[in-house]
Amino acid sequence: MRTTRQRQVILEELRKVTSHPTADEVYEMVRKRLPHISLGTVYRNLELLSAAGEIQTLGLAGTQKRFDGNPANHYHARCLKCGRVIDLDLPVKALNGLEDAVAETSGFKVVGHRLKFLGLCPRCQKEEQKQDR
Amino acid sequence: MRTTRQRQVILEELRKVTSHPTADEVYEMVRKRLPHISLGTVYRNLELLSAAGEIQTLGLAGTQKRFDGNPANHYHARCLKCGRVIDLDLPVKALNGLEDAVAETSGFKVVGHRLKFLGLCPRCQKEEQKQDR
DNA sequence: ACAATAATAGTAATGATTACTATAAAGAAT
DNA sequence: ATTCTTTATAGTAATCATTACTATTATTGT
Repeated sequence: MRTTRQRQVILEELRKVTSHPTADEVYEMVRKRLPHISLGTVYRNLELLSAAGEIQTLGLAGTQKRFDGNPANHYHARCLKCGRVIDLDLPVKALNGLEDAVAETSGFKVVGHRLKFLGLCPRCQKEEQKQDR
Repeated sequence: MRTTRQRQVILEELRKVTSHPTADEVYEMVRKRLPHISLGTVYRNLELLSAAGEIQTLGLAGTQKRFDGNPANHYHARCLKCGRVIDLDLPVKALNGLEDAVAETSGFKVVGHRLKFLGLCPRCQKEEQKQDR
């Protein structure tokens, strides 16, 4: 994988934020620095960077994928209403033990795991209350 | 939500299998019993059944969503190579305690969680070995 | 049985993602 | 540093899963 300006900037911008942007949101972020970059380049690099373990692809919900500049294992909470995804600060250790158990019982060669919590974010909880009145 | 023949059959067929089919796979399954059903009906009902808690929608990976006829909380393993998803028989209890912790630290009103393991299924492990020779 | 209304089949439209191709840039070899 | 080989890019077209639309049909409460 060669080091191109486009790839560098995509990775830099993604590492700057914790907002788990979609591909077109990354495109907008990057376009401020590289106005001529094409959307296809963004998609291709997000895929390559993900395959290389530099970022994470979140196959969460909705129609669009989201991308996470933090490749380390960490967990997420997704709001069922607005789709927003936030990072959680939970110890990963507890789950690592389970990987071995899964490998044994399933025959899978386990390379990692993903854990997410679903619910309503604080903002959307307030919206719900308004509607109840 | 009315009880229509189409909705019944979709739910029945989905409950029969543990293969986590995609929408078009469900369509093919159901079409054997209801040859005139339309794909749009399948999509709409999968969404409604999921919203009603009768089935689960798995926003795993790849381009297509997968559906699980088992609405109870249970965990999955997905093969990174062939995309196959299998059910795991793991105790859910260990994770339930974490939901409260997440709610406290994040402010989310947590309603559930999803845990999946990633790796290579037994079949694809064999394929890898063939290629190594 | 009738009326009100939700659901369906069939089709068209949408929208995220991928594929294609000529040109440009990166890294290796000279 | 210059040339060469190959990968990556921009711009555009194509794909494909999903959603929206509409006239007709089926369900359910009265």
